[in-house]
Amino acid sequence: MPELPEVELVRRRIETGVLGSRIEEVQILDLKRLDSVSPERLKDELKGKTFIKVGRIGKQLLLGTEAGVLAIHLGLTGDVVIGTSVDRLPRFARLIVRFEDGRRMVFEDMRRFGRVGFARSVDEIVARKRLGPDVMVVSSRTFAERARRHKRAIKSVLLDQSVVSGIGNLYADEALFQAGIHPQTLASFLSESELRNLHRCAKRVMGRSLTVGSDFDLLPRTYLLRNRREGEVCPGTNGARLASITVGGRTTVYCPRKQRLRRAPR
DNA sequence: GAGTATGTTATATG
DNA sequence: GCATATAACATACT
Repeated sequence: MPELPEVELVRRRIETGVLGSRIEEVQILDLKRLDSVSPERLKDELKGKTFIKVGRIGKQLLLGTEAGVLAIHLGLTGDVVIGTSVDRLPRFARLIVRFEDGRRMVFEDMRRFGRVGFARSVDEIVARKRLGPDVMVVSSRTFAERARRHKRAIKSVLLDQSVVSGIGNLYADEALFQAGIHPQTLASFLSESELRNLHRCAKRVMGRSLTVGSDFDLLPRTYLLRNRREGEVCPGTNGARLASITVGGRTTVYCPRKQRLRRAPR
């Protein structure tokens, strides 16, 4: 499910679903999802409170109450669904927040990579997670300045949430594809304008995904995401075949013709 | 059974 | 400190 656009869609769902409802009870079905908060404290902190603001930085969901912030990270397979007590509980429900008006917010997570934490403030979460600025909010200038400091493959830098937060494996590939940059190019080899352009591509891709509800089939045919598999025909016009390599431990699909590797700084 | 998966983090190594 | 590689977490699906 979740990279920035998917998390943003969840954020909006939560915002329209539970903003302003008083919390009656919190049920923790999987203790290991909790991150630096005890079950007792989490329940105490939330009971009787109201979510008054639902924010997001990168892939981190931030549900603010009068007294603190519930931080939800969806991991690889997490989701948050809003319903009522008559609905069937999702199969992989890990945490349930019941509201006084009968509504219910359920954090579900099949593979259990997600995490739920609590802090007094958003700043505390940012510091604890070492979260860089959100990719949709940060300026291209700042993005370029932060990225260029690293002497690592640009793809690894894009995935490093402390540099800039929100980009995941799929959108990293798409942004690099659109920008025509080989994923293994060292970030420090890229020029300021190349990095700015890369940032624009990343933002455009994610914005576009948001407008189609993250349904990849509704993305333009020119997008790599439509057919992100080794051996597929490049969705550009060059007829090349897509290649697959590993960068920073992650599967990386790119077009060898459009994204050439450069071995010296520009 | 083998291989793969949208994420993060700890650990070891250079 | 920086960068890389690897494993670990856990489970479904092809």
